Amino acid sequence: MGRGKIEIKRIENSSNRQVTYSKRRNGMIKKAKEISVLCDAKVSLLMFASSGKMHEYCSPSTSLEEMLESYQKQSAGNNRLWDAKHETLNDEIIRIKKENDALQVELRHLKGEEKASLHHSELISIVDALENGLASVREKPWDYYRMIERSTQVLEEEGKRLGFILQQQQENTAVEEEDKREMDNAYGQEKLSEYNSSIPFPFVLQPTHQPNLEKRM
Amino acid sequence: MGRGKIEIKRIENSSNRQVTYSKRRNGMIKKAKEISVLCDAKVSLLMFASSGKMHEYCSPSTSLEEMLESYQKQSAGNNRLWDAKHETLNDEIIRIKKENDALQVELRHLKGEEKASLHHSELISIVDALENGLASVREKPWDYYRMIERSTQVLEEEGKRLGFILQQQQENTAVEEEDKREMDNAYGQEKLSEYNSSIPFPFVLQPTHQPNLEKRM
DNA sequence: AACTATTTATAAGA
DNA sequence: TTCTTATAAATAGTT
Repeated sequence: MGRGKIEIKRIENSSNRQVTYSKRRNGMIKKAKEISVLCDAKVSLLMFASSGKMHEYCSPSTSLEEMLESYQKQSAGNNRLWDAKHETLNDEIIRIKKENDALQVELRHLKGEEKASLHHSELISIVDALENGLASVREKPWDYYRMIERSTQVLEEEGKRLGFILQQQQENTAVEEEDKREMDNAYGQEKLSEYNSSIPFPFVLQPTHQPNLEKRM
Repeated sequence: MGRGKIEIKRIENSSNRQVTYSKRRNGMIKKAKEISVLCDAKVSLLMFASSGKMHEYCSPSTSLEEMLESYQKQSAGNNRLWDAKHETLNDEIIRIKKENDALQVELRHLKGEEKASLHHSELISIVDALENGLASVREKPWDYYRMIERSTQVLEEEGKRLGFILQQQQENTAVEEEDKREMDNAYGQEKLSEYNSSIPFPFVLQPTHQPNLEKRM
């Protein structure tokens, strides 16, 4: 109905589309008002333009809420619009909370907390993850040397510590049993010595020097 | 539009009213379909005849539920379509989702993904976190030797890689500029050599042997 | 449910 | 946007 006939398909020209939307929207709202009056009907009309802008009409004799109540009564019984929505939201919350908990646990494990609750196989996985993380972070070239520097320090300290532990263990073999209360202390020397007493020191680490690279980073 | 003009007021003759309702209802649903297609709009149309009989139309690209959600978002606040509990649940979901996103980001960083988005200072924090994690995990005595063994392997590989890179770099100093495309590859050799060309190999790692400790673990 | 004279909506242009 | 107007579309009253 206009100067020319149009096909019912999306109007590609954006401003034409908007003009048409505006005209036809007004037309529909007018029709809704008319049918409400003429036929004593209740009409709710909700429209969203592609821009997202909303327009609505509702017969004066009712309200959207009231119509939605009637709607869910008439919509094939089992379709409980509100209860269903409630349930959906509840399920979503439960799902997200579980996901959240899992993430928190994983984070705590990676950060080295909560070791007591871990099984041996889980520990191995975490060690893998941490090593992968370190390796991956090392790929940033400007941290490469820094990483090696720090790893060297860490390993060196471990070497010293292990040497110390082995020495201590050889001196104190006789009193091992008395120290069981301290088995889970920071370095775990006692537990270590319980089953590793015959293992030789496994490597020699010889850093030649630690160049100060800060000015290059 | 018809044989005669009509006033817009309730049609008193019941069967005329019903006929008009039926005709105009079909007209409105047709218009709703047309505007949906022509203007890429979303339309929901709910109608009740005075008899109570319901008819509805909803654009195929959406659903009544979805439109109602949009409705309550756009209806300037005071329009409480949803009850308080409903809104509370929705807020809860939004809150938990944000928390969740933050956790995921932190995890990805610790696992070494998404390095490109990190600043240098953030990287240092992550390196610290990872090292703390490793140190902490090492406190489990029964993984102590295994950790040292693996750390040794990792460091040894890095030493080899660095030696190789330095060798390559010395051989290929002249063609560095041609390789910029590969700057971000897995080991970052090219980028490394761009600014580290004069740094000496910082340490020598000499594992004496790698005892097989599996049977003891 | 059809038909059709008329009114109404609206496409295109200003 | 709004107005104009030729034309398409909807529909009131009729069959």
